[in-house]
Amino acid sequence: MSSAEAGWTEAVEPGVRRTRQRAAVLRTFAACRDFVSAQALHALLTEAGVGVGLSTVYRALRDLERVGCVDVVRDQTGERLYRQRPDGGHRHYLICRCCGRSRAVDTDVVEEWADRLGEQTGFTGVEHTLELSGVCADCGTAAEQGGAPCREVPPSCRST
Amino acid sequence: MSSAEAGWTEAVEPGVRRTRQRAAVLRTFAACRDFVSAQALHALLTEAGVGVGLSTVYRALRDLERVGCVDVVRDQTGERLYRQRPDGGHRHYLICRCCGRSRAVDTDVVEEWADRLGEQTGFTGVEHTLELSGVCADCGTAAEQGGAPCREVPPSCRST
DNA sequence: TTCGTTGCAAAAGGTTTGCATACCA
DNA sequence: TGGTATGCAAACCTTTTGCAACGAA
Repeated sequence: MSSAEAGWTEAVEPGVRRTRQRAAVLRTFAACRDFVSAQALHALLTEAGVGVGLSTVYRALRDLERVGCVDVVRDQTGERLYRQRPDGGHRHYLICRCCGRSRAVDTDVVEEWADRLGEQTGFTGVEHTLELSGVCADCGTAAEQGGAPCREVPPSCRST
Repeated sequence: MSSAEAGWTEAVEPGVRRTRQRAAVLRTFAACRDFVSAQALHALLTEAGVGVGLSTVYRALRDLERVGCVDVVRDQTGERLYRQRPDGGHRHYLICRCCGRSRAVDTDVVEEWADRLGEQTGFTGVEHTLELSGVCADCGTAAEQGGAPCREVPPSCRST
């Protein structure tokens, strides 16, 4: 069971109901191991022949976010991208500007630094958002060779 | 001369014209030493009796951003906030979630870490966005005393 | 006179919400 | 049966754009 599903079935308040739509959203989201937007997730579901409304997708993602099962970033256009969070707390990702693939990076240095920040500044409840982007090795190589390296959707999401 | 004005008058391509509206936007923005949204800046201008269109404000801020004279962050709602950049390259800020005031923080540790990230991952052109928020000492104290600490607009912006 | 700039209104794009309907428990 | 979830459409917000009029150089 993925952490997304675990979060949904366990950490959720009483009174929630299991429906065909939520299950489909969760399944598709779980199969998508990289960042996806709500719009893209909805497109994937539609493509797969699952009739789910866009607002339902938004609502499901919002609920997951509340439970703390997803990491959220904003892309350059301000669109929110969701990714299921690996067990063990929040992570930061290095996202390829070209193909959209992401990889979690070790941010212990930054975490420790951020923790100390409160003491130094007198601020309480310090939170941080860190977004990293670059061009991955594959895309960099492809670009050098004059190819068309950019994909719209991360590969991990296309096979749902 | 503030860095914002310097950027505008010096670093700008030939062919740009000085107009009453741009001057007003720049002056008000320069007087605002903290993050402001385009909407808020427009409101300040209107309040001050300067008739400037909203699109003009957006265009002016976009130009400043191009020239590299401003730091931009997104607030929780996704709205873009602009702040004139102190001389010496990009900075990161710790913003009070309560009153909106921000202070630049020393991020050398993070900068160095981010620089090394490229080598470790094979990514090129690594860029980072770091947003920090917390509750400042003033607001924390006010909250303890049961006051109403939260202001809509940072103090530095209210006196324009 | 030239052509960059302005301002209005409309468009665009993502996200949220209202409300009647569907359906889980 | 009661009440939550859904889905559609409309509302919302911020930001961008089209275009005619304006005005700096």
